[in-house]
Amino acid sequence: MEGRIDRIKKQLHGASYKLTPQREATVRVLLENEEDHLSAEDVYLLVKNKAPDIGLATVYRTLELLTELKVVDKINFGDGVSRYDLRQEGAAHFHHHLVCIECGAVDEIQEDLLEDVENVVEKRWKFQIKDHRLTFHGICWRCHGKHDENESSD
Amino acid sequence: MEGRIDRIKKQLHGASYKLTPQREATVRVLLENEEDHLSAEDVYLLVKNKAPDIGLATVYRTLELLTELKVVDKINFGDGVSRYDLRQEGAAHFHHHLVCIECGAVDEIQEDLLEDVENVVEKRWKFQIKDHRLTFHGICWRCHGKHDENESSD
DNA sequence: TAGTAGATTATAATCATTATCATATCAAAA
DNA sequence: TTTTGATATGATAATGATTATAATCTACTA
Repeated sequence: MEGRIDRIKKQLHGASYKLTPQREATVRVLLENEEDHLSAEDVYLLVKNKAPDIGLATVYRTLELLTELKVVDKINFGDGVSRYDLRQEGAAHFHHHLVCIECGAVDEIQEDLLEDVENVVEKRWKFQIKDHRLTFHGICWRCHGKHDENESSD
Repeated sequence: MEGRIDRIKKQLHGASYKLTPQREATVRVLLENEEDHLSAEDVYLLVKNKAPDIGLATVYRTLELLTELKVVDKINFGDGVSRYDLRQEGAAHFHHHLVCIECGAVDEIQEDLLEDVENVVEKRWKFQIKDHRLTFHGICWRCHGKHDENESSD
């Protein structure tokens, strides 16, 4: 993890920004919750444990900065909030998501899978692809069996 | 167009809703601007021409209703607003989008292109896909040549 | 014609995000 | 060590999209 923070620090320096204590605390929260898809509010609450005096605005600013540097990706699943997802180091493209419409779980797909599709799109639509967002909505493996056993869960 | 409205009317009735004048005016605006990706506010302003007394809340409710009936799809390109996109009649899946990061244009891809990818995802992740969202960010054909001719446009 | 359920309108409330501004930090210069 | 200047921060106000509320309206039906 320290190595990863070091590299992010270098990225910041490269763009003439500093890794302030608040920014470092924010980055650490993101690294420690890499599996999750945290909203700005979520991040804020978690960072407060490390740096109780941090302000919400600083968290927003830091997340925006990290988005700009492509350290994180800002995503939106259609609930009213933006979520921030750490980009895999060295990943050329953004990863995909599986959103379960039953339980709300969000799983990630790190594989690209879109190479062929992108080739078609680039040629046929003359569109130079820089990034992509792919989300599948459906029923996850955890919910498949549930219907009989446990119909009314909440 | 009338046929299309008739079919939407039947869909509403099927779910015990009525096609009120306000709802019809809203649907007509969507049909007349099928190419665009209107926000609720955009729709509201356009509907006002047909039905000057309509309220913004009604437009929101109608768009929500149409989303529920899968007549439109609610999409989000990362600017702060939801946009509403008429679904192609008979389309099994939602179409894809090309968002140009230079000029902001949004083009649509009606072809599915994802069949193979979806088969892989369904099998490998045991995820039963109900719908998908795919957006490419990049540079559209209109902007490709512009760089030399017209560097400082705004 | 009165009753009833659903729709609509205007407006207030909510909630995420952004802007503002005074203060704080920190490195470099004097 | 003090000063300076640029950047970052924190508290809070402002903004803007969306949703909730409450009173009114509109078809229908008895």
